[in-house]
Amino acid sequence: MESYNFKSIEKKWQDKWEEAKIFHAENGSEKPKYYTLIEFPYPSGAGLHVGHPRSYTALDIVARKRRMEGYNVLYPIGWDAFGLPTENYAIKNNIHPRIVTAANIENFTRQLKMLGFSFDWSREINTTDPKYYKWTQWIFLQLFKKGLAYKQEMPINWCTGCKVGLSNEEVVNGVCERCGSEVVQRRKSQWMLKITEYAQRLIDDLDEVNYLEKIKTQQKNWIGRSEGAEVKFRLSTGDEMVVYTTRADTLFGATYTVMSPEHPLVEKMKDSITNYAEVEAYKAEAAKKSEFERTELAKDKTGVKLEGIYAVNPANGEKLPVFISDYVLVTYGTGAIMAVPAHDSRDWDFAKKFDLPIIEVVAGGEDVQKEAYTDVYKGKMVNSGFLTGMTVKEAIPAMIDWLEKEGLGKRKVNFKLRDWVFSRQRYWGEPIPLVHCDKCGWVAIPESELPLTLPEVEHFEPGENGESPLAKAVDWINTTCPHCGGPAQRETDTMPQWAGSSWYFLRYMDPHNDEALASKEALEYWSPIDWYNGGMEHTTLHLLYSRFWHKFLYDIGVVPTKEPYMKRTSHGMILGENNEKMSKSRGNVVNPDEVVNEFGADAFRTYEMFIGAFDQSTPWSQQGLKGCYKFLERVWNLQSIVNDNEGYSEDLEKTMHKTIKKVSEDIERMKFNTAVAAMMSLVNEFTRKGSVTKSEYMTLITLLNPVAPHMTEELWQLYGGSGFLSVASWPEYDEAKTVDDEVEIVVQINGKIRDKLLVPADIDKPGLEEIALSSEKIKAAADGKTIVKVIAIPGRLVNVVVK
RNA sequence: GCGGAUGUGGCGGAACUGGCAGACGCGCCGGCCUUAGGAGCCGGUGUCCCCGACGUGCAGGUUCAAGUCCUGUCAUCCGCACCA
Repeated sequence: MESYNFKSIEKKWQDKWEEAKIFHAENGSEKPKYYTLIEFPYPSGAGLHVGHPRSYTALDIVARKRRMEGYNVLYPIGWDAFGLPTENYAIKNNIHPRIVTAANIENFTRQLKMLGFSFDWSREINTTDPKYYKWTQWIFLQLFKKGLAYKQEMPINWCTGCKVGLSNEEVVNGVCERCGSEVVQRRKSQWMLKITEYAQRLIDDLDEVNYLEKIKTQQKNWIGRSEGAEVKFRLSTGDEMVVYTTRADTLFGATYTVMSPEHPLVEKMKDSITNYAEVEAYKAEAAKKSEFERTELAKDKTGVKLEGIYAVNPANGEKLPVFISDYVLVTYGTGAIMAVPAHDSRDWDFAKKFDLPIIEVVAGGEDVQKEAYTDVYKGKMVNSGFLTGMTVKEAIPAMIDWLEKEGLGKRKVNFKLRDWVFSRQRYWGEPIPLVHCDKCGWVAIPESELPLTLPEVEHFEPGENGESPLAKAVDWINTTCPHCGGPAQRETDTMPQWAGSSWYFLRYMDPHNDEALASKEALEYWSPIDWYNGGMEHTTLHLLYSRFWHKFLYDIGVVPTKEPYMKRTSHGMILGENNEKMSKSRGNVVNPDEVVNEFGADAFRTYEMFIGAFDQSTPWSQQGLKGCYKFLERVWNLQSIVNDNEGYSEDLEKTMHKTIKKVSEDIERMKFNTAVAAMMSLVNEFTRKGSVTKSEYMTLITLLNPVAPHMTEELWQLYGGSGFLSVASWPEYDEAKTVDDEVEIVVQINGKIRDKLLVPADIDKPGLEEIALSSEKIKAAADGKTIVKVIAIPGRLVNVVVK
């Protein structure tokens, strides 16, 4: 027997698989289809780190198991290659991002191939390839034509030093990450996509998919549906301020009102506001903060009272002061609120700081002067006119009915979800395929002109006034209006990285199609994705954006299903050995190249799965990796005790069936760590026994194949298996042979274990009770006490309660 | 602040619908083998006052029985819309 030489084995089988094309998915095959998807990587300059392969290995195992179960499996790979880091690298080194991207992709490809994933490389896609982004642009044009894309002034982060727009990530503690200058909010006209039009459907259709419950919850909370009311407050200026509230029941408890600093009424009423200078100063301060800072720092409430103005509470005619404060966001609701400090903790904080009255209108809590009482399930209305005596649940609709009758307000459903800011003033993204004509406005370019390719430019940094680098391509910009033929200018903003990743899974179905994003037949055959795994950090934005695009494509008859993904799971992060997030700056990054060089891809894959609970984050351990290598070596060395016998030996038969069941089920439940543990236990059994039949060994090899495909493929060949193990049949088990004839049960007295007994597995309750009570140890322990009760659970335990 | 999650030996973790806490692996301890060992094999390993008792972040509660259910609390991690 030769010793385990992963280096030669792994290369050999990777070449053979590629040559035989055994992982190529076939469109329209007779076999049942199965589509497994992982989030395609962003090919960064740093290369793959050990976190990426966690998801890839997991779904590779699922894909490989499905193939062995007879499915036509699509497990594709591609590159989400537009984006900031590449662009910033390009700016710094004045090298075209296309060149950087190509080099990064080459490195990623080498690394992924080295790990033996069963991707169908013939379907590789790249979001920066014009043949690909032709269709990203095409989808945008359809959205535009349906009125789902529109232009609006939106705040952007503006670096006062570099004079460019920054992403949120580039803003650290309110200053520019690169130059340290102050960052302010500046308004800029941006393309927006109306995802809010799909808000309700994005919630409702979650009922039809099999996502992890926490993922559904995240999606729902992000969309943030709330039912409430818009209430009109008359102001002393004669203007009308509309507030949004989910607690209409507390209207009698409103003691002040607050508008966001950007609310248009503030500006409009400036002549009536006697302290307008102070108001303007506050507005300027608020403009510096991002929305995140405004809400995060809301612990310490700030604000300015609008002097000379008051609002009238429509319920009781009380005159209420009006404030502006940055804890009220112009983007949510109506940008104005009524404040009920007794029953809202943010309002309570604000009221305490500005010494405003706190009036209790829901009884049942502690003293509202000391703490806000926010429970909506208990408590009765007090001090509330016609609502007094009702429960909160009764009072909410009663108040809204009254407001509607009086013409003072109306029911309103609100969503936290906001429309999608779709413009970037950047080079490395898909050009937005629109032109602006002075006569016709924004006009779509003809579809026949797609793809609209990125123009060549000398430098990639944004312009002085924050315009896109594309603005420098003068020849490219100036064009004619497709509508009237007059002079027109192209849009110079590009699309965000989210665009290409919002539909990539469709392109895999038919990646070389020039006529459509994918053929009808391919879409019909492969849709929907059966299993999609990715990081928890993508469960709000990417998941929502791609579901939105998919629903739109469904509406215009392009895709056959309402939802793209039938099942969505997520994995935890792999941390550095020091239990911190892996990063260059922390110096705790583990490079898969080194791991594979020293221990091989199979050991790496096995450890990636054995490292811990798949859905939780867990630290890397070089020692743990070694343990997995040793396990594979033990499997290899079992060859010395394999005999020629066919079939399972009598004493191992149950163990074999149990292990097949355990491994099969654990893979489906994403319990990869316990699946590996079960195989380790089986190897321990084999070693203990000292001899293994060929069938037993072949079963182990087959079960292990999805995890450690190279080594097991080699062993399969050595023991005369036919064809590739990777497409052989998955082992079957007999349920009847997974249950023991005798089981050990525990006998407790008052919950404390006093004896363990071996009993027939099918014994009934009375029988079990009898055996337990006749045990000498139990008799002795219960001696002199009265048996109050006996609980017998067949197959588990007997608990004798004594006094 | 808002939303989602997590907390079990020295470490990673296991424990199906409440039913033997600590599977499997690492580390550690002891032994065997070896010219040698950061190799291999065998055995042991939650804690303690070791007959027995105590143990799943902390404090209560429900139950014959709680890591698992309930109430409260503390700590940590992820996301927060221009990173992907």
